Amino acid sequence: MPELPEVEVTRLSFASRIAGARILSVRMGKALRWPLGCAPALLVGRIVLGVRRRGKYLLIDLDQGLLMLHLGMSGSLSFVADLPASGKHDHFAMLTTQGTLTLNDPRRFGAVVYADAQDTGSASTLLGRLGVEPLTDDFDVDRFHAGLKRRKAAIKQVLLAGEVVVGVGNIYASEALFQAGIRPTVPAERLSRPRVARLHAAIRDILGRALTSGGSTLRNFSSASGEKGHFQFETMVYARQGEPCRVCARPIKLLRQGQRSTFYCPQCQKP
DNA sequence: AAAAGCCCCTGGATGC
DNA sequence: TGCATCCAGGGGCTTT
Repeated sequence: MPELPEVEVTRLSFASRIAGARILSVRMGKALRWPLGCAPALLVGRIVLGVRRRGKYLLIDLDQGLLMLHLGMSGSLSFVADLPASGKHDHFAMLTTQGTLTLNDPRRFGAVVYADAQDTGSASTLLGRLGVEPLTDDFDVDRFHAGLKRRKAAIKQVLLAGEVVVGVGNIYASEALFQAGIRPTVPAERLSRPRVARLHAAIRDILGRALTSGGSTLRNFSSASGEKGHFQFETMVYARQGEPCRVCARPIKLLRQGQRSTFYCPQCQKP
């Protein structure tokens, strides 16, 4: 579910409200992707300093150590002041002096992992291979071009892998490639610099607009304050196979790349 | 080293 | 109404 815009929307919806809170209790439900990495009781009494984002991970900084959260495919957070009843798929809940943070995740591909401050292990394992943040100045055309030059795989899959640039998932990869006029199957190394520049601009534009729209809500995504996204109504190609391209009216095509669906316009996107 | 496949899990939509 | 099949915003791990 959540790509960079959804994760960032989530962060913005509770970061300031939880900052400064003291953890009162932690409740675990069914197993997520990985074990928490410490006894839940160890977190009690710690203070939440703030919430950062790295790629699709949320990093909750504590006065001692940090929690790394991932929403997987179906996860969403809520942060409410009153004590919420536990729902069927609430697999992590953290009661604090300022509210309760709950991870609801039906498919349980998500994760909550504790890392000690000096623990270079789990943090670097999870975050170590991540590419550049697309909405920062570090993401420039030169660096992007250099990164793509080293990849022979299809550009769509290079984007999804997140080792060159992070945060671009299945929806926004298709959308950005459409906006840049690039066929998803083009080997990354073969993209000319002007095309890379167009893709660079398209990624920033799409992610920025999705952020402004509160992300995309396909099934049940909502921010930690319960707001649904509405970017799904603005997609040019995603989930529109067989429907007319909004630019040229040719039917949008669907193909599978690495067990994921890719959507593109055969007319507007050149090989 | 990089690329391609496999798998984790639940639920909703679709087809018979 | 029931059951079988396929598909879904991700990504780590194993195999080529």
